[in-house]
Amino acid sequence: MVLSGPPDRLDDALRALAEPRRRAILRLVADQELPAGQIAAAFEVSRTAVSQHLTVLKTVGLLDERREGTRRLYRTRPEGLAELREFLDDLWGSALDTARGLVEEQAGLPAREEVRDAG
Amino acid sequence: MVLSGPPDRLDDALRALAEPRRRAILRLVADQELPAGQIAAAFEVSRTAVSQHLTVLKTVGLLDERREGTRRLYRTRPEGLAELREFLDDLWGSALDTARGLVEEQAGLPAREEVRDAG
DNA sequence: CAACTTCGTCAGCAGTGGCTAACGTTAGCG
DNA sequence: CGCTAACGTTAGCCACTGCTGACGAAGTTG
Repeated sequence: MVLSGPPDRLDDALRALAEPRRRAILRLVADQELPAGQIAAAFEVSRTAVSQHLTVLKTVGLLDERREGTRRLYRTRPEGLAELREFLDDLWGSALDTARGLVEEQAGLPAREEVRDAG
Repeated sequence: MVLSGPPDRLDDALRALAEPRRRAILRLVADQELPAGQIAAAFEVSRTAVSQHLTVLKTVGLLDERREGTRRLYRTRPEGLAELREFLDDLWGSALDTARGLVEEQAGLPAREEVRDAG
């Protein structure tokens, strides 16, 4: 299927971050703005591969590009992580509530033998 | 190449979350504990597919499984998101600092440069 | 203009991963 | 015991994607 539904920012960001090399790139240019060539030099894959990663990251809004002559300077764009944080916080909150609910339920019921991890 | 590096919790969690269906499952059982069959019924793919997703989520620590007779009850396990949050917060912080730095630089400082290798 | 630098894009290949159908496993019931 | 319910597991198919090498585009210099 080549069908691609409506553009989903969260899905895009998550898919982009699922690739270890892309996370490394994001970390690299989170502290410093760098030209594509220097970013590529930091890894052991071809410049082409890094360029494709940069394209992906830029497309999904996780990277900012600025041109200077023939060079293209990149730096990570924190706003792109907003929705992802929202998703995580939401999931986190709900899951914690559910966990609390189960604990209370367990506390009020007659002996329910079970070893639940304490994390 | 079948090279598999050391188990990386962050990578595992991120790869698991990159799949839309798995995120939907996590959301579904974030609010309430549910048996596999009921989770599968909530989607239009086969029970097999959902079962595989459940296995993945459980393996990477994002899901908690509890057996009751022939049934298996699942619920989202928020602790599994800890490292992911850490990663995001770290990246977010660094990127924001860099953004601030660039603004200051633009306000009057000469250009910056250098930086080589990266992790 | 040509030559060179910096970088993106295209084609094709190989590995990954989600999916279905068929089968195996475990628990409860009569 | 057989029978059923509720699951997980396996084999294989097919789309997706990260990779390399070749090529093209754009900007700078002489």
